[in-house]
Amino acid sequence: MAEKQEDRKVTPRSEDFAGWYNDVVLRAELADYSPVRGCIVFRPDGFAIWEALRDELDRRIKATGARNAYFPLFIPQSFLAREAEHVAGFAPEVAVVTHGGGKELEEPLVVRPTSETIINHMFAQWIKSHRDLPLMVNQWCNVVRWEMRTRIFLRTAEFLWQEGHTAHSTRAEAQAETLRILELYRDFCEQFLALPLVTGRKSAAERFPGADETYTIESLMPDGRALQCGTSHFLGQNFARVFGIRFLDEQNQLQYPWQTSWGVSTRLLGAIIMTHGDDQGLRLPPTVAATQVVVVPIWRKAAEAEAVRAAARRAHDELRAAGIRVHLDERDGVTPGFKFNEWEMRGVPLRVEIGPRDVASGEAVLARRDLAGQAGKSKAALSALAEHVGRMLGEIQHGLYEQAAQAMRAAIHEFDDYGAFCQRLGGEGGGGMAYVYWCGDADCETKIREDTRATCRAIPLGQKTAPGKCIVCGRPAREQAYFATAY
RNA sequence: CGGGGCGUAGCGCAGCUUGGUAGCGCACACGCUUGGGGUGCGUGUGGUCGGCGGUUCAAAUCCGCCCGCCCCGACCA
Repeated sequence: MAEKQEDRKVTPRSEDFAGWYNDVVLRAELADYSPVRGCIVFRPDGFAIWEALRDELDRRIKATGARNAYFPLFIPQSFLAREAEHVAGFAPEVAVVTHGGGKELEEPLVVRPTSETIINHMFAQWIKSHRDLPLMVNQWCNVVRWEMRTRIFLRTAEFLWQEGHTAHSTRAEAQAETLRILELYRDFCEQFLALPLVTGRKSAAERFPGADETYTIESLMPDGRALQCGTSHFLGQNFARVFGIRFLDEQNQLQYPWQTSWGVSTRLLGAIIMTHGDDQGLRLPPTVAATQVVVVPIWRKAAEAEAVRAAARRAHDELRAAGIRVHLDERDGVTPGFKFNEWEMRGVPLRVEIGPRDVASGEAVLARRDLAGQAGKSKAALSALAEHVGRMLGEIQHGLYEQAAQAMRAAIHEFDDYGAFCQRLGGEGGGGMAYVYWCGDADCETKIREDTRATCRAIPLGQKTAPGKCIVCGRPAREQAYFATAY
C-alpha cells in the first residue's frame, strides 16, 4: 500500500529538483519524449499553456504596431555567414539540409536557428525610403538548434517561439523600441505568467551574436539557478550593412536603418512549471490554465447521487456562463480523493467540491491550489458561486506571484567579499543570485565563471547606487550586476 | 568527445552468479465493491529479453562485436 502510493507521487522537489521537474512534466502530461533525440512532443495539456500564453502575448505585440508574417524554415547557408559574429555564434548548432528531391543541393540549406538573416534579406528589398520605416514584423515559428544537452522545454533541439524584427530610421528610435519590448516582456511575465524577474543589459560575453546590445528578463528557479526568459536585442546597423538595407532619408541621403530583434520561447513553460510547481505536481496561474476550475461531485449512497450530480452540473453551467474555463469531473469508479490528487497534479488552480452536505446547506467547498491542505479550503454559497470563484481566481494568480517573488527575493544576496561570493555561488547546483559590483572587465567575468561556474545574468538599467569596488579585482565599479549559475 | 550508469510488457524492476524457453508491482480492459484526500477484490490483455554473431542438445542467462539511452563535464533561447 505504501509502495503503491509512492509510485504515484513525483520525486520530492527538495530531494532531486531535476527528477521532480521531469516527473511533473510527464505525469501532468504536458510533454513526452520523441523518437528524435532532443525533440519533444507537446501534448494537449502542455500545448494549451503555450496557446494561452501565445494568444495574450500576440495581442500585446500587435498593440505595439508590429504585424505577424512568416518567413521560410530553410535559409541558404551563405546567408548565415554574412555577419561574422552571427555565424560564429550559430554555426556549431545549425542543422544543415544537403539533399532534396533525391539530389544533392547546389547550396546547402540551414534550418533556421533564428531568422535575422532571411528576414533582413527581405527587408533589403522592402525598404527604400524613410517612409517605409519603421518596419515591424513578428513571426511565430519553430527554430532548430542542435544542442549537446537537452532538457524538456528548457533546452530542446527544436523549440517554438516568437521573433520580432524591426527596422527604424534613427538609432534612438531603435534603442527605444528595444527597451519598450523589454518592458512588454517584463509586464507580460509578471502579470500574466506570475513570474518574478530581474531585468537588465547583458554583458558582452552573453550578448546575442551580431547584436550591439542585448537586454534580458531573467528569473531565478527554486533550485537556485537562473533562467533567461526572454531577450531583446539592439542590432545597431550590423545586419543592415551586410544585407544592404538602405533608405533615403528626408535629406535624400542614403542611410542604413537601425534594427532590433526580440523573442521568447517555449522555455517559458519550463519557467512556469519550475517556479510554481510543488510536490503535488503542477500549479498553474489561472491565466494560462486550460482548466481553471474543476467541479468534483461527491456522494455515498445512490440515493444521494442525483441531487449531487444536479447541483454539480448547475455549478458547472453557471461558472461556464460566467466565462470561467471549468470542467465537471463526473467519472464514476474513481474516488473523490483520487480526483483531487489528479487535478492537483495537473495544476488546476481551483477545485469545487459538492457533496450531500453541501447540497443540504446550499454551499460548496473550494480548494485553492496555491495554498496547500486546509489553508486553501473555504466554503462559498452556491447562489453566488461564479462571483466568488471569479474573485478567488484573481487571488490565486496574485498569490502565486507573491510566493514566487518572495522566494526569489530571499535567494538574492549582495556581497562585497569575493570569498563569500564564491562560496555561495560555487556550491553544488545553484546558489541563488548574487548582486555585486563589477568593473565590467571581461577578465573579472571570466574569473567568476572559472571559480564558480556562475555567469553575468543581467546588469540593471538606471542604477542610482553610488559607485563601489569590483567584487573580483577591487577596482572602482560604477554598476552592480546579477550573477548566477544558469540553465 | 572524456568520466560514470543502464538496456527484460506502456512505466518501474526481479530473474543472469550456478544455461532448461520469462515473472512481480503499477498502468490498461471488464465486473462487482467503494466514494468528503490516491478503495478493495476478482478475471483478463500485453514481451523479437537493445541488435548481430559465437559456444551449447538448449542462451534473457556464458563469450565477442555493435547500437541506443540516461547522468556528470566542455557549448547554449
